[in-house]
Amino acid sequence: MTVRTRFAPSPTGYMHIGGMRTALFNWLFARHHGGQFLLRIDDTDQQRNMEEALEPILNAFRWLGLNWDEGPEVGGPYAPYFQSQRTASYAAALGKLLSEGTAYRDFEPAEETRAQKEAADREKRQYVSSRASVNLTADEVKSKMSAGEPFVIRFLIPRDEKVVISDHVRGQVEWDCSLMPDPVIARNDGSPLYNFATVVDDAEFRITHVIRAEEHLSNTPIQVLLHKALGNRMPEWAHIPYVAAPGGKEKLSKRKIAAYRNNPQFQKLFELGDAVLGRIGLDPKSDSLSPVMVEYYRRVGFLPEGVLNALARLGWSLDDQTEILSLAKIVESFSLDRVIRSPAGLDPDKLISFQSYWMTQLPAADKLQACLSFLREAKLIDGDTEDVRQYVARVIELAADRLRVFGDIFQLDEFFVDDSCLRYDEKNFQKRVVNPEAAIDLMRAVRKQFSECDDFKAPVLHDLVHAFVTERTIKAGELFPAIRLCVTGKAQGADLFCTLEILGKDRVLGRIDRSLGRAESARG
RNA sequence: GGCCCUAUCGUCUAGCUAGGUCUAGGACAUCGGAUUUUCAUUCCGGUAACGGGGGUUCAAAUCCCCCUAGGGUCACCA
Repeated sequence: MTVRTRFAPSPTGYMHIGGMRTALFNWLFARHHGGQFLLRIDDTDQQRNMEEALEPILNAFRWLGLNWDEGPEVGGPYAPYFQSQRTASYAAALGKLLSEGTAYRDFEPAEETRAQKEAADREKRQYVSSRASVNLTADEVKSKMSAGEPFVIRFLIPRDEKVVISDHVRGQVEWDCSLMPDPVIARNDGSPLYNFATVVDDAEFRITHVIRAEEHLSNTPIQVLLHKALGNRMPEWAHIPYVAAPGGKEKLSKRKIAAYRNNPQFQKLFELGDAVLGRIGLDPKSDSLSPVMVEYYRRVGFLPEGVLNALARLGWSLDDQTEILSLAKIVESFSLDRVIRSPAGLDPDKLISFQSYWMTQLPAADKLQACLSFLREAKLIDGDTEDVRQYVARVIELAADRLRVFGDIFQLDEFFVDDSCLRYDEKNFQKRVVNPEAAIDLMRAVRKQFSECDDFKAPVLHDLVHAFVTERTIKAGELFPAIRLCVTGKAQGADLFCTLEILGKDRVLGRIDRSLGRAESARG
């Protein structure tokens, strides 16, 4: 029997990074076993704009390269894959349960049910359903229905049973049914609720392994019972730990972003966004895009390889050594029994470290392509001429491993802004250009040498500046930072002479002039 | 609170199923040192963990029990 797994997102308008990890494990398990991975849209409770809410989720899968064999857009033998379009299946299953007496129409008013629950809580006893409606005769049910009395459909829990599952991650887990209230499986209008729709669909889609986050563990006994009542073939279960917030054990949640900003472990991720998102016209402080979402990583300039590697290593490991894994390698070696049982906090440091590694592995041409689109989006370049491409390629080469994510290209904005728009690190400009007595005269002398240099190349400039330093018997430390500050506005950066070469003589001279002007007026 | 789950360096984890070779391994982070005109990289080195208490055993991170702590879930959401 071929393995079939599924991921069943509800269309919420964004893809949660933890959900992505769950989806990844499903995808990996299916691919490892040569089976199928499908996407089902759990939209039983959605009134919102479907397309708008689904697209970001599909995009996340596409970006990471996790294809689905059946589901939205690709269809499949068990179509449709939207729960909102599968009402006939639910109606049929409902009819079966009702006629066999394993489900019943519950006419008890909601307030009454709630009151019973509260009373049970108060008296510290376990609440179970009153089942007042179970004893209604067929005629009574009929007359109540025709009188328009509201009801819900509940599944009749077999109270004398125990449910035992053998979970691929957790081993044997069991529940005592006598403690379980009868769950509502459908509303008045016949629309199904999660636990019921999931069971019907998992069976119809021939899902063999239900791999989902641990928070669903408590839903499992109900689903097992439902499968049994429906006469389904039981899927196997694997409850993987959820993804926790960095450094903690609490479930990563979109609603807690404000608090995460103050989480020191989370800081690095927010810093990336703060540095990058504003450049491409997105509000870095807006909660509509945060490190909880897959989209965030794409926009900041992560590589699918980096994110995938980090996600795969969250709660799963190959052995005691291997950290760097390509998707192909993960597919090859993935297994459920190497999934850890306790929740794993997202590890920003490690994520960035994986990302940096995969960035170094990326072919120059791909790096260029991506940086071009980031720069264009930030309006730091326009056009796509060969000149622009070559120029950007040189900057990327210079940046070398400073480029961890594509957004880091913005840290080298001195290569792209107009001389007049160059921004200065004021504190260091003061310290190295304005304050030192000799700095301005030194810079003037260097400027003169630069202007007389006909071969404005890094090695030439290197020799030139070193000769200058030796001749004047000054320390490199007196001059180098001043040159850098004057030309780039920054206190540190990539190789100084290559920087000068790429900028070119004209811009270098122009920027020195401008900087010297600033320095003089600062001295008063 | 009920039910359920979990517990190894700061973090992600290996080791636990078949107890000894674990004076507990790796990675990230961190701290030193070397390289570098700065930053980054790279290379060396260091600090750092079996939650507690009982058992079982010649021997326990590994098996059993209790405690403690953390977490998930308790919807006519998914």
